[in-house]
Amino acid sequence: METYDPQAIETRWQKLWEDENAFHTPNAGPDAGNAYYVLEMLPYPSGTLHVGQVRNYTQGDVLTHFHRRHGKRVMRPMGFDSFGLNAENAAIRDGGHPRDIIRDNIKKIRVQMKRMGWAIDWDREVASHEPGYYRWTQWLFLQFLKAGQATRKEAPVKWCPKDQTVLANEQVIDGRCERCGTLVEAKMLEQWFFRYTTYADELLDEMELLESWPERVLAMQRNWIGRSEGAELLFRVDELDIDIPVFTTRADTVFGATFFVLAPEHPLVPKLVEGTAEESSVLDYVRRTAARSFAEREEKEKDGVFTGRHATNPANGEAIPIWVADYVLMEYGSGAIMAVPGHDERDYEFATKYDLPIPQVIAPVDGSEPELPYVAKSDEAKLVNSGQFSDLPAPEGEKQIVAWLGGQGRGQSAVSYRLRDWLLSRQRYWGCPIPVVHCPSCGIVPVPEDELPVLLPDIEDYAPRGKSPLESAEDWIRVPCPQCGAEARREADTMDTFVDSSWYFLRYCDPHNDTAPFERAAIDEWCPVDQYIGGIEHAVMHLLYARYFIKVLNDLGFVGFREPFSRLFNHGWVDMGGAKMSKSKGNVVSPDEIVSTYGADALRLNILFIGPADARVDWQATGLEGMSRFLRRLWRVALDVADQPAGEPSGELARKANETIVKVTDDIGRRFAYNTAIAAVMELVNEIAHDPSAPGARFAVETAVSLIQPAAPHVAEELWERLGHRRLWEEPWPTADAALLQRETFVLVVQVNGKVRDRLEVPADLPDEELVARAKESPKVQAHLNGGEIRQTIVVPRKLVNLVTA
RNA sequence: GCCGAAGUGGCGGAACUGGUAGACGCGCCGGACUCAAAAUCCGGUGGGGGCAACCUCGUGUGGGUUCGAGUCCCACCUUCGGCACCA
Repeated sequence: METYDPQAIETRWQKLWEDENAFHTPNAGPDAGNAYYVLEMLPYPSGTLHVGQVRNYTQGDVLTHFHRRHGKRVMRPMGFDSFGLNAENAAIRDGGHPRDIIRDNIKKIRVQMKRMGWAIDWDREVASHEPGYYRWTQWLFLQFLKAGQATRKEAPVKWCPKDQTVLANEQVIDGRCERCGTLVEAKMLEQWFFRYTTYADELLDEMELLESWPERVLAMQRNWIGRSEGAELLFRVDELDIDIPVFTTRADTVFGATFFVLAPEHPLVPKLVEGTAEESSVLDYVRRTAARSFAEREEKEKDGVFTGRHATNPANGEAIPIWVADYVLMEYGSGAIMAVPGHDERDYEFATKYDLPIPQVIAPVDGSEPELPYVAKSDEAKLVNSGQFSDLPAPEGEKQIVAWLGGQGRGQSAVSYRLRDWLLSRQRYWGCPIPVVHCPSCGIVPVPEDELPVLLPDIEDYAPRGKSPLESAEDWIRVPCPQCGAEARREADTMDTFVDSSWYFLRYCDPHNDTAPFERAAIDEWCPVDQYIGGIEHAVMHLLYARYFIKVLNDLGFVGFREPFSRLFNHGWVDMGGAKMSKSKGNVVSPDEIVSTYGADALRLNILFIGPADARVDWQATGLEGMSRFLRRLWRVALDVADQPAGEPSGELARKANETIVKVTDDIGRRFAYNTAIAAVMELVNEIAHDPSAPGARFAVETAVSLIQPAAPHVAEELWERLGHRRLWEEPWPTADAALLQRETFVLVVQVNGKVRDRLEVPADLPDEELVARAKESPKVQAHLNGGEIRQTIVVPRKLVNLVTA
C-alpha cells in the first residue's frame, strides 16, 4: 500500500489552491448576504513565524473552513503591522533600512503561511508601511483633527529613555516600557493626542452591544477606564483670589478635610509660592519629583512640602494649609485633593508624618470606636462632627452635602476616569508621518487631502535622539504653508503603530481602493467582524483603541456600526521552557523543521489538540508523533475502503459516524473545542480500523475525512479525491441523519444508594417501571440491596436507575 | 488590597445542562510480526486490597445541599493573569 507522504500531498494541494485562488472571496455588495468575516489580529512581521503564532492562525483557519462549508461567503484576509520600533531597532543594530528588513520578513512569513496551508485571501493583503495604506491612515487622522478628536496639548507624559520616545499609558506596564522593559520617566511635553476620554462612557456602556467577548477582557477594559462617581468641590484661596477644584468620592467627609494637597506638576504651584519664603523649597521639591521615574515615585515613602498658603474648607470655613506632595497625581482628577486623614489611608499616613490634625467625621452606626483611618462608606457608617449633617448615613450625607455646597456654587456631582487620552505621537522614524504643517503665522495647518500621502522620506541616520529623526531631513521638513505659503515646517513626529492597526480590518474590505480608505458599501457588506481571534495581551491597547476609532468613524458617518468586533476569542499562548514563546525571549520553536518532518497537517493537529483553545499550553513536540500516527491510520483505512462500493450509511459504524458529526459540529461551531473535536474523529477512525470491512466502513471513513478537513485540509483533500470525490473544501458540511442516531439499546447504569453497582444493556424503548424491574433483578444489585427495603427510586430516562434504601 | 480565571492519573487533557470520573493523545508495561530493529498491530495502565469474581479509596482542603457533587453553596489554601498612591 502507498504510504502517507505529507510533503508530496501538501505541496500538491497548496499549489492547486494558489493556482485557483481558492480562498478569494470577492465583494458582492452589501445585500449579497451570507457574509462572514473571520479575522486574526494583524501580525507584526518580526523575523519568522513560531509555533505560538501558528496556534492563532490555525484556530482561525478551522473556523474559516467550517463556515465556508456551512455556505457562508467567508472573508479571511491577512496583512502586516509593518511600521514600528522592532524593525527600526534591528536596522540600527545591524545596519540596513527598516523597509528592507520588513520586506524580507514579510516575504519569509508569507512563504511560511502558505506552507501551513491556511485558507487566506491573499488578494486582500495589506501592509501598514506601504504608502497606499498609510495615505489613508493620514487621511483618517485629518478627519479626526477636523472633528476635534485629534488635538495637540501639553500634558504629563511617559517617556522611555531607551527607545527615546513618549509612550501611551496603555504601553506602560508596571512603570516600564511595554516594549523594552525600561523604567519610564515623567515629562511635561506638548504632544498629539486622540481625545478618547471623551468616549469613556461609550466605551463602557456599549460593551453591551458585544455579542460574545471573554468576560476577562471586558473586566480589564472596565478596570482600565476606571470610571468613578463623586463630586467636584471648590476650595477658595483668598490670598490669591482663586478657586481650586478637587475631585472626591467622599464628599461626606468634607468636614474632616484638614489640609489640601496639590500635585507637584500642578500649574498653580509656581503662582502660589511666588515671592514667598517657601518658594525655593517648594520649587526644589517639584524639581526633585520630576527627576524620579514613575516606579520610584510610587515605591518611596510619601513626602511633601508646605506652601505657606491656605485654602478655605467650603463646609466649615476653616483655613487649611496647602501642601505640595508627590502622592497626588496631576493626571487624575484635577491634580489636587482635599485631604481627610481620618478617613483615607494615604492622607492618614501623610498627616501622621507631618503632624497634621486627624479629626473623626465618620463613625460606625453601632456606636463602636473605630481605629483611624476609618474608611467605611455604607449605611453602616454615619456622619459625626459635620454640622447639620451629623447622624446622617454616609451615602445620604454625601448626597446632601453635595447639594448644599452646590447651592453655594461650591460643588457638583462629577465623574472621573482613570483613562487618559491616547498619546499618539512618537519621536521615531519608522512610522506613519503625521500630516500637518507648523506655520509661524497660521499655526497648525493640515496637509490638504489631495497632497496625501506625506511620504516618509528616506534618511541615512535615524538613530533616536529624543526628537524625531525626521527633524534632520531638511529637504523634507521645510515646506511652504498650505494656507499662506510662508516658509513652514512639517510635523516631524510619527504615529503610534496602534493607529495603523485601529482600522486595518476596514481596509481589508476594500484593499485596492485608491480614491478613499474604503467604500461604505464594502464595509456594510462585511463589517462588523463576525469572529475576531487574538491574544489577551491586546485587551487594553489594540482592542480599546479600535473600539474608540470605530465609534468616532461611526459618529462621522463613515461606518454604520458602533463596535468593530462582534465576537472575540482569546487564544491562549504557547509556553516554552516555562515562559511565553516569543522572539524577544529567544525560546521560539520554528514550524519549518516540523513541517518538513511531519507535515503541516500533523503540526496543525498537534497545536489544536494540545489543550483547550483559550488556555495557555506548554509546547509539546512529542504530540507530533501521535498526530502523525493518527494521520497514517486514517490514510490506511481510507485506502483500505477506497475500492468498496459507494458509502452507504449502515450498521454500527454509520451510527458512530453520525454521532461524530454531531459532536464535531458542536465542538467547532459553538464551543471552539478543537481538541475534543479531533479526539472524536480519532475515536471514529479507531473504530473503523478495528474492522475496515464492516458495513458502513466506507461511509464512516468519508465522514471522518470530511470532519477532519478544517484541521488537516491537505490529507483530507487527498483522501477525498482517492475516495472518488472532488474539492472537499467546497463540499457542504455533513449533517447527521436523525434516524441513524437512534440506538436500539442503551447501557443502563444501576446505582444502589448513589453508587454504581451494575450496567445493563437494555432495549431503548423500555418504560421506567420496566427499567426499575430489570435493575432489581440484577444479582449484583440484589447483593447490595441485601434484602433491605427500597424507599425511593430515581429514574433518569435512558441513563440510570438509582435504588435508595437508607 | 481589589477584580478575574483555574486546581482532575506519570504527563497534556476529557467529563458541555448535577447522573458511568479519567474520553482522546503522550509515556510506560506485556505480547504478535522480525535474524534483529524501526514501523505496524493486539492487550494492559488512578491508589490500596484480593488467585479471582469483586471490594474499597479517589477530582486542592474543610464543611454543606442532594437519591446522587469534579460540576451547586459556604469557608479556606495554592497557582496564574489584570488593576493598584486613581482621591
